[in-house]
Amino acid sequence: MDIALDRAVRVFSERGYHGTSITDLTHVMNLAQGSIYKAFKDKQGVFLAAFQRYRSIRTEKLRKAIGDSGSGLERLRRALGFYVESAHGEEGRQGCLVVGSAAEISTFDLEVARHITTALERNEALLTDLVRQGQNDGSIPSHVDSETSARMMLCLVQGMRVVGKTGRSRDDMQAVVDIAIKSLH
Amino acid sequence: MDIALDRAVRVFSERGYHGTSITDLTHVMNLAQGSIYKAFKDKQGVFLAAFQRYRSIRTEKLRKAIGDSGSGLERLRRALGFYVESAHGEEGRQGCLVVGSAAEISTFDLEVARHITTALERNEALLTDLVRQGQNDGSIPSHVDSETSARMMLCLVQGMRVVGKTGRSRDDMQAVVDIAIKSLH
DNA sequence: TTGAATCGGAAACGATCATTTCCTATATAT
DNA sequence: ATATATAGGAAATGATCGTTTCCGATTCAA
Repeated sequence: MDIALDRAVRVFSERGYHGTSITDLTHVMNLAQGSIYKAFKDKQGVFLAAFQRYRSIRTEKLRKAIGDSGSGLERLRRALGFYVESAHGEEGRQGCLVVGSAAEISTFDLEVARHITTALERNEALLTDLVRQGQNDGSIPSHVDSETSARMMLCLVQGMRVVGKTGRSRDDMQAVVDIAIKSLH
Repeated sequence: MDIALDRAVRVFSERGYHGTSITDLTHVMNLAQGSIYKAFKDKQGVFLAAFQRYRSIRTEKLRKAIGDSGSGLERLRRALGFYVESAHGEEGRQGCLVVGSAAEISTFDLEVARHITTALERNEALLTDLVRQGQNDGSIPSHVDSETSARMMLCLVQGMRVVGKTGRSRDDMQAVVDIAIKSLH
């Protein structure tokens, strides 16, 4: 079932919620319509399950990319590098499910909207933590406003996912991130 | 007709292309379905007309915000300030038609996709010009990579429009932009 | 005055949508 | 061996979609 959900993640990321039909989902998930409704209740149920799965996989991968070693600045750099990897090539064009969902947020009910908002807030909180860790270990100056810097990084990586939809190179994205890191000095 | 198109821009920005039906368009544009089809050929025609109008209005407003006076850095600052104004409050939640369209880009034909890609490229070119003007008049150091900095600003402002959909304050957004400006030193 | 052209829009059309119903096959329990 | 439960999915359903057709009102020209 996880494989089916992963494919649902992919098609929702590519096409958005409204641009994806149940027929599209049956094709990518290799399930009939009746089976989808038995497993997920309705289309929004599939979407929410895909969204949660996307969130948990991405968080796990991000934590692995950040690692345990190194200074806060190095770990922030690795976090941003993780986003660079996602923002170019095939994965870049596929897009980010959170960004795509935020673009359509006004069409969802409050429950779904809250999931989307929470996802962004959690990303921001994680980035804030990294900046603070850097300030604690001296790799990031303490005069830096950790919340604003984290918010800047959040906007930047979300924007990289938008621009990545139209095709950009890995080097271009990495250079962008390098400048952003410099702003912390 | 321009008023009708402005309203089409708004509903497409809020809901995306696929989240907006012809019935939605008839309501906001105060035109019957038959009239819409006489004026625009089809739904995609309405969308493209709205997209062009959005682009031309935004470019005009941005140029006015940038102005003619001041250093390149000041004009870049005003450009980013323009985006700050768009990224919070009611307009922030409405979203950006270019960002929303980029999120759904895989569902469009090549003609529409090219319009979207071109819009991002033109934004980037404008920002690159501003950075270069700053380097020419000495307000931005010449060691700064103008293309990468501009690309960073592009990603940042697109990301601000994504995050702005979930509601952010003007001050928060302004602070983000202030840090980005600092990265040019 | 009359007929034709134009305009705006109501209604219809065929297709696709999300969802439900019902059928067949398989597995399990007695 | 038989009956019941479960699983997967084909087909149907009612609603909505994007688009087309056609109608009535108004305007204009002869």
